Amino acid sequence: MHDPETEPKADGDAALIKIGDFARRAGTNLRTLRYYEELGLVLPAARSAGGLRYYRAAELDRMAMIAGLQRLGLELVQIRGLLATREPGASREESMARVRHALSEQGELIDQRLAELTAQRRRVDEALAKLGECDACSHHPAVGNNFCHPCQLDGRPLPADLSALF
Amino acid sequence: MHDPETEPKADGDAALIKIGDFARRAGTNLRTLRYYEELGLVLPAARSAGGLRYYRAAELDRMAMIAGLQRLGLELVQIRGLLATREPGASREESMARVRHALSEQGELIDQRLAELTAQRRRVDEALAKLGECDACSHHPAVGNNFCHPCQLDGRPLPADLSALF
DNA sequence: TTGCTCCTCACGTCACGTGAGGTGGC
DNA sequence: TTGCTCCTCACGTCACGTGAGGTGGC
Repeated sequence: MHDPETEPKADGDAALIKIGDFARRAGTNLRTLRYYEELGLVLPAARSAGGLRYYRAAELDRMAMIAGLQRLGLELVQIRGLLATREPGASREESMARVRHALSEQGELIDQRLAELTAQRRRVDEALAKLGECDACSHHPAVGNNFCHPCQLDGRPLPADLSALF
Repeated sequence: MHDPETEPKADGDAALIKIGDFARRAGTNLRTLRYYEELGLVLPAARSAGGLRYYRAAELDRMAMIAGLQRLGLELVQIRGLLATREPGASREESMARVRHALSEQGELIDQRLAELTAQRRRVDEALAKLGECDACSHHPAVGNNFCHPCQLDGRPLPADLSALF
């Protein structure tokens, strides 16, 4: 019935792991974890008498969420706000609502970024297609011919992105 | 025949603009432009006798490309490499090949990021769906019940992302 | 001359990177 | 005891932010 992986230890916590192991499993390093502790973003569950940090393995999910939100452009202090621990006096309903709010906010951020990236991807493809047409031409886009704007071949200009590369 | 917008000035350049105008149109600020100049990433086409920077409007495309590559996680020095000005002795074919290479590299970066974000979006949706099921339950996910892992309602655990929010 | 923009230092910040020098614990 | 991991300062870095104090140009 009991999974040894989640076997509680001492005061009901799941197994605690040291900072090096935690860092490796979170795909980060010691400095980052100490900085997150300084910010109050990810705290070790305990410290040994000698000062060693001991982390809950469950906090690895928190680390993954932080990394995801960071890639979306959020600052660590903002992330700390989104992942705020439950308010002391909050009801179950309030807590659930806060979590739901944080998740839908993250969903919206992802959607925005997806839209940006999709447009960017399309522009790159258009630029590559236009570059293919240039194979049939002998001009070299440069400042001198205003980056082939307009194109001597079909009158249509090079995409703006392309002129940035010359 | 001549478009006044692209009318050459003095030595064949299109109209030059001052740093403030350039910054506003590029969606950035003076400090960033001076820093890019220091790195050799974006150079003013000319300087006035008094020291004022004058930029080519065409460089706005370069600014847009830099911003796009930066959001993809590239450092400014890497971006400088991708956007390297043509080598002095390069043939038309070599230049074109370099541009094509830079663009396809950017395309691959975008595709990678799109895949990451799509997976992230799916996980957020799954978490929200699971949170909906929690409405029929009275438990509060917390350390005490190991973040409802396993869930008392259907045996399936909360998604990992969710436990990070408690 | 006034107002606005621009200039060059130069120090601050965010999220860490990178040693220096010392200690913990199997 | 040895080896590896961990500890706390503390300074460095990247990409700017933010004044201070002064000048350009319509």
